[in-house]
Amino acid sequence: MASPEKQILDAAAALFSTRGYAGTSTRAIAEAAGLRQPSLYYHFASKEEIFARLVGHLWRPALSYGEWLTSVDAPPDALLYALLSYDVEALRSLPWRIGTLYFAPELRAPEFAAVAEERVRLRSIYREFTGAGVAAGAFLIDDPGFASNLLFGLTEGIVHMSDIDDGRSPTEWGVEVADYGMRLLAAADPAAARSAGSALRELQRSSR
Amino acid sequence: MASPEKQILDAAAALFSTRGYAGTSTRAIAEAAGLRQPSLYYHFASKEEIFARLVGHLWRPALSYGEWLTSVDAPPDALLYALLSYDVEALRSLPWRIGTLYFAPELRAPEFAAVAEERVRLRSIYREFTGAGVAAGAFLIDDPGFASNLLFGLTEGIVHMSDIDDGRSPTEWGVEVADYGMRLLAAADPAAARSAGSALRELQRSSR
DNA sequence: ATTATCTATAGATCTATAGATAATGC
DNA sequence: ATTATCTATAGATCTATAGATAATGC
Repeated sequence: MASPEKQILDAAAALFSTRGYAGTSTRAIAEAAGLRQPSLYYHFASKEEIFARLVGHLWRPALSYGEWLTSVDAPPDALLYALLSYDVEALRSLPWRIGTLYFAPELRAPEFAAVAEERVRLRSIYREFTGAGVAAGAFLIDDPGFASNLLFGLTEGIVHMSDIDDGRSPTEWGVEVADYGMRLLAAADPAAARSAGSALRELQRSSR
Repeated sequence: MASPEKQILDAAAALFSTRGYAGTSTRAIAEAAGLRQPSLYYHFASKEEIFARLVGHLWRPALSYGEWLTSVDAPPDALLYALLSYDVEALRSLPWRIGTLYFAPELRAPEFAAVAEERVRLRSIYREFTGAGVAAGAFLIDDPGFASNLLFGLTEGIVHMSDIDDGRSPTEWGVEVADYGMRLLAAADPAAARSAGSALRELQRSSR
């Protein structure tokens, strides 16, 4: 039997991601968690705190990984491949349809400025790797800013495909989307990006 | 001076797309439109009717264009190029950040099944053109289903870039994104897709 | 008479707090 | 004594309706 906190967060994740934050009442959360509405407040100070627990670190894993990559000495196409595949794998691994909360209007409120800031930092790492790849001749496009926005949008769009279950594992989704990402950027040597990028993923896995 | 209906819809579009449907009160809409809350009900039967007016035909223009394209005799890469560029141009032309309502949880409610259905039909046209292109050797990828989902996600993701104003016009966005789409699909002859696709756009423009 | 607004308010929520109650652990 | 729940409810919304009022057009 899961702890009440866990059951509440689980119920809230399911409800927030299908009905939205404002469209979900604390009563609905409580009942889905098997409690009466006021009992929530023994575990959480407010409805917003429940939301914050769910979305407060949405971008954290990908951002941490991206920041680690910036310190790694490897070709930019490999770095971008690793980041893309990690990010997509993480998105496909989220419970419920929690990823759709990435786009909840409440996330743009000042209270969640720190979360939005992490998203911006992650996007800037996409931008950095794309720019470095273009400079190094690894990506044969001419507008790294525009292209990295598209790539970032492609990645975030994955959360809207949580209804698609084609049998691929999250890891396979990561590799597949990263391959398409290399095409989008007109990678000069996609096979090299893939093998070096996958090696980077393994490197970090074993160094933990 | 705009009509009250127009002012209400304008205010609602701005509010719904920044705060969400459930997060926007009829009072807030009315005050932004320069009326008292109950006066809304002289013009609209309910809050939901206001929402329906805004989102009821979100996918209609792109779907109509896509359906027209299916009857046109042209290479599949050109058809897909035309659809992509049209769709992106339309998204970049939406007022406010109204495109973010594409992802409003309320749109998944049974009342809006018809709207969701139009989205599914549009996605299936993307799928059809992608599959035909692969069969014809115009796209050098091997999983048209997966690729067309990514492509569709890329297009819809454009609505989350409405804060980006790089000086490009909606038409330029359309062309640019369609070019990247051809890369994503590993188009065998992107220049041909572009010129034939752009010609298709012109064809329809003049035939109206 | 019709049109378009207004004030007042009904009735249904919603979040959060107060304080009672039962079970557990010293 | 502490922990974790409950019932009851305060107080603030929210949507929608009732019915008054002023302006416009026959």
